Amino acid sequence: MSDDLNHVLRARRDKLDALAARGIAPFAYGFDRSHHAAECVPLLGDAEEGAVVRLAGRLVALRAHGKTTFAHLGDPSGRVQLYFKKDVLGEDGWALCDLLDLGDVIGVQGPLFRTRTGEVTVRVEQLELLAKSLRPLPFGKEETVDGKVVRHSGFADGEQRSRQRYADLAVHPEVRALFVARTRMNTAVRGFLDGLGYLEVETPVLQPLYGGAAAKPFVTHHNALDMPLFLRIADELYLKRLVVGGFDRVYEIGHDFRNEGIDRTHNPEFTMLEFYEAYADYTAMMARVEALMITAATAVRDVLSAAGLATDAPAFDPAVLQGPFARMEWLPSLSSALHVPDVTALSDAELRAAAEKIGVHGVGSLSRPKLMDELFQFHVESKIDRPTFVVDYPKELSPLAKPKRGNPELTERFELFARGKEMANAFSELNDPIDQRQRFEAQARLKAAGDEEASGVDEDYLRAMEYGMPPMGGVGIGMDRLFMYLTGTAHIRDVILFPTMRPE
RNA sequence: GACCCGGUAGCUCAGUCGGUAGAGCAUGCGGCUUUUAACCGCCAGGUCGUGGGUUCGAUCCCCACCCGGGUCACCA
Repeated sequence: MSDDLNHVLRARRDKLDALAARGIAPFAYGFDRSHHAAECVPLLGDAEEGAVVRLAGRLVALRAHGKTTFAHLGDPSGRVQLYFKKDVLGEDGWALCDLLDLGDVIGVQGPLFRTRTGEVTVRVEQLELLAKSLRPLPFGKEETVDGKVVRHSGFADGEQRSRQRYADLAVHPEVRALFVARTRMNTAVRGFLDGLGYLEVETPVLQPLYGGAAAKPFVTHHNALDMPLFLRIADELYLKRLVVGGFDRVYEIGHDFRNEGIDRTHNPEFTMLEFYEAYADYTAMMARVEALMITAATAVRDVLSAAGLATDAPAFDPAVLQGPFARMEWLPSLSSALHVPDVTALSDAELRAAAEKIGVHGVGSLSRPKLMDELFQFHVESKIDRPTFVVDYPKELSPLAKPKRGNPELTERFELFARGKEMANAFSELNDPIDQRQRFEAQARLKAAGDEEASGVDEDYLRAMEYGMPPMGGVGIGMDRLFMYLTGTAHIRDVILFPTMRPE
């Protein structure tokens, strides 16, 4: 295997030697471009011969014909055909052309013209090698059938595509477009929040206490302070401290870290958006979420449409995202799914039996709210397809949310579900430090009893709240999952440039 | 963690009902001055995931392990 690879690599190294013998530097310092590939077609227009252009990019197709060679040059804008002819290039230029490989980065200069088959092409008069490719990229062959690009024998191994994202991107323009769409989505969301007067901030990734969610943390150690530090599992508690400080509307987009399993919807580090707005309650935040979803979908659709990647994903169907989204109350929807008048009237034994029936383990050690949550996830959440707000969760499941007006056993909390997955989680944020301390202490008891995901008491956060925390609404949105939903992507690793993987 | 599927040439895959393997593309050489999955000819390239077992003989059968994918479980 390695022998053969060496054989392939050897051939490219030999070309380096041949280039050196001709005094050609294989790795350049720069190149002045006049245009991008996609500009060539409009630039030539209906003419047969056109202006001289200077383009740079990667050789993505190469067809040698003796004393002429056809190739395609790819750059971020697209691709354009190149025509090399010995007579035009001269002895030295042709010698270099002869040593080109698929994957080389080159710069060319020459006039545009139209070939016999009508394709807009650069007649290369000057050729510069900008970076010799010493390792073959796994290009597939492409043909166009009925206007659609069909790729043969390409780079298909999902694991290798994730590991070598640089190669995946280099040979798959549609993957580049997908990640451009992801960045545009973030940009659009920032614009949306900025436009509402939100301030983007940066809070600590390394935290002496972790909180704001239920998850196992990554633990590290600071040498100089000789103390443990945790990678954050959520931004929540720091952002709300800032609202105490007088920043009425704040948000952060950053990575959270959870030391749990990896599967198609979980990566140990993932991108979280959290935003907090003083004097708003959770109903106001629902409207924010609806508008944000439309903003994000529009940005994604614009990029993918321009790249010719129109799909049937939600981003392309405004009707799916047209608000207001459906509302569903937690307790009544669970009662309805279980075909009982009132789930809270069921005995502990009946709840445990129902949970056991759907395969929940260790039902004996779970509290009533936890049992109901299991039932809810199985019977309700997983069946929600169109975007739907589930509202008013039990208090025990929501230690940072305010009690619901009129029913203190519930909290003013909503989660947004779509296609069976959680997209957002939000509350009317608890701002009563006395109540918050009791909730923390209840969590601490769970933690002491062995619940690894329960939080402890965060005294500094309580101190901040005691200074007076304005009422506020807060929302957390998993950006990876939002983007997966909008693009119809099945695996989180396909929306993360460098997903966490076992070392090779 | 359980179960199912897979790991063969650089890439995409086929195959051997057990006798140490093939194709296309890519690479190398030769030919070709408007091609586009270019084409034509030739050459080379693999200890068939790892370790053990059965066997005269294993890439194929058995066991274990490693890696990947899927389903389920877990995951406020």
